[in-house]
Amino acid sequence: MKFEAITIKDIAKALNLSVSTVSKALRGSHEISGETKQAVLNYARENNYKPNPIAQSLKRGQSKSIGIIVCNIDNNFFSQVINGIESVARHKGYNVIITQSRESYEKEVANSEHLSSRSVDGLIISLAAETRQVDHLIKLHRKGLPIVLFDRITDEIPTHRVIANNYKGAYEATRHLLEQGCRRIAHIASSDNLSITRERLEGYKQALKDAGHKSDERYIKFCPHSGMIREETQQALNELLQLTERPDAIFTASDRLSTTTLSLLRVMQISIPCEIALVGYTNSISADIFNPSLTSVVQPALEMGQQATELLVSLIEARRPVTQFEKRVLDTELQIRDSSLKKNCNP
Amino acid sequence: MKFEAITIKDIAKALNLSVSTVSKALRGSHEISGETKQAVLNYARENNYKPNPIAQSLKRGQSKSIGIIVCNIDNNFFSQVINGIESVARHKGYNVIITQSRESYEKEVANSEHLSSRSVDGLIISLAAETRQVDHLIKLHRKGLPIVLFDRITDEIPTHRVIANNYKGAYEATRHLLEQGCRRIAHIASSDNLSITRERLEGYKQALKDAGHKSDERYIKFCPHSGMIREETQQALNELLQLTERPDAIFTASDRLSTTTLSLLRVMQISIPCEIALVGYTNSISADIFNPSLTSVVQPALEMGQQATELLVSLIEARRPVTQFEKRVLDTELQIRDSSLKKNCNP
DNA sequence: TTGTAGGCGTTATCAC
DNA sequence: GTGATAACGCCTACAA
Repeated sequence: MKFEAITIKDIAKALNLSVSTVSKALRGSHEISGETKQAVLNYARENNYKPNPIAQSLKRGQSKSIGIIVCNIDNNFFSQVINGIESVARHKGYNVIITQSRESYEKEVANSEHLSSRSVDGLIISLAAETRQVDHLIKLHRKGLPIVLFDRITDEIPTHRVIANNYKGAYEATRHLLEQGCRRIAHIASSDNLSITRERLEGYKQALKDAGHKSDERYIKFCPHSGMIREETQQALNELLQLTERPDAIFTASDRLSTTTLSLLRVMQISIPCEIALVGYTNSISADIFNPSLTSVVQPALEMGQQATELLVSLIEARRPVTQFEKRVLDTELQIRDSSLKKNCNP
Repeated sequence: MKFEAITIKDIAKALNLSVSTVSKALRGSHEISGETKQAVLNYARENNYKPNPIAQSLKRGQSKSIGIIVCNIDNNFFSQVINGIESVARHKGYNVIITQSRESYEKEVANSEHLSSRSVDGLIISLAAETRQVDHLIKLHRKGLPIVLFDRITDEIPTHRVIANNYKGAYEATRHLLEQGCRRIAHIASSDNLSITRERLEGYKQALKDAGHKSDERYIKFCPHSGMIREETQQALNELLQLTERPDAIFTASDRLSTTTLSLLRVMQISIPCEIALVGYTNSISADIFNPSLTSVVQPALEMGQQATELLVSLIEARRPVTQFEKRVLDTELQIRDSSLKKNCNP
């Protein structure tokens, strides 16, 4: 099956003109007479002429498309980011190609290589949980592929970055738990090599410190696959519950981690918030109907996507090499719900 | 900024060969001597040569990419379908371009036109809630663009279709509610022009009929935007609750509709399942932690995506026009949870 | 004002 | 066994 479309050549033949005349007329050049222009334009409209984007790409050396690599679109945070990316990209005339690393380093490498090699003008990426070094991206970046990092970033690539204020988000979440009277606040985090993990961990520790507590490593657990593997979270939870001094609160540091932890606690029949209070990072649109409704650190996902795309397009369309790079840090919002409110619990 | 890559021409120059020789060597042609082949291959590997996919596309008249149009990726059903599409597409050497109609007819038309015009070899689409006629797709299809429909389909386009067994899914959901002792079962459905709406409605009605009840139009409400607009669902719910004989159960027919209804009922402090039992269509991975956990009709989203893609690729790569079209109907699964179990309620 | 020619990177055909 | 040439569709100096 072949999809047949009308070309400039067809128009030229039909109107007894040369292709270049038609091409110019189509682009509204002043060198072409009004008559000819009209004739061409009319014919083009009637026959629904659309320039072949592939030919244009080849000619111009760019594809008018941008690539995205996220760990998983089956996750409200990332799908909302993608919404933001898409809206700006489309508005600026770019197509969007979405790929998923599913937290695998190997897939991330494969995807980035596939997306580059000229088929994409730029890349927006949030690193996979497994990724510990970014040579694959550095290589592409050195060759001239514009890249913007968001969410899970690295400072090894000199380029624009867009993140939420992870430190502050975690700080506020932890402080909120402290204010609720929790004293043994555990933290279940993503893979320890991710920037978000480090930043959120720091916010958590600082909040404890500022309240006169010191953090205890036994209360901090890492999940190398960010909650994608339920058993990992299960084990982290088991270890926490076996401590002689059981935690009275848990702060989970990513979307999937939060929902999985909630699910596991319920299966174990642990009452939330009375036995253990819970605050999670999540952009789930259903956090209000969870049981209990989940106190959440919500990231401005849509805006993150929009800003990342604006920055990327500015890189792509820059006339001269860009040397000044921005790191945009957007505020999160703490939405307080039942999972952390101790007021209804008997002491 | 320009992304510089090595081309066949560069290799030819470096090795003092002609481009055609290099091209053949790269593709392992038998006409080329072992020596030359080795030299070319080595040089290519060392300099990380990658054929320019855009040039190949132009040459071959196809882009090795397929387009997707769904209403919204911020929805577990569709993101799971996309997962399925992606995995098969990638395996078969195709890229995937995802777009969202956000239930808007206009956006659907724009996206389909943009995706066609040669930049995409085929299209996988689930119709927008607003879409009442599919001339835009018929036009593209007539021109030779392979299309596969899934989920929200139409029979106006002679092509492959992949759906869940909507009739049966709705029938089972309704029968389950009847078995729980519910007698006034309301149905909140999507836009009335969608195939899924009609099919699920029929399953619902038939289940009532088979149980000796007749369906009552007052208990059936449509939401033209499939739950994307909360107020629409709110109004449907208000109307149901104002009936002299209030429903004792609700069956919601789509993902967003289900979560929104659950959320609204909770805000209104209506106890589920005792005052009103609830069964929803949803592929949310969090249905088990909803409050109450939600009895759900779950669709085999991943498989739907995979099968749709296999069918699409078969159309794209068909040597001769295809005239026999399949309609694949996959079974759903009813996952029973608290939102519909009356056994714990006092009569 | 319009047309010619060359090139973007690749590949297929045909000649040497 | 290797190379020259043309073509995919579009664009743009440059020529007429």
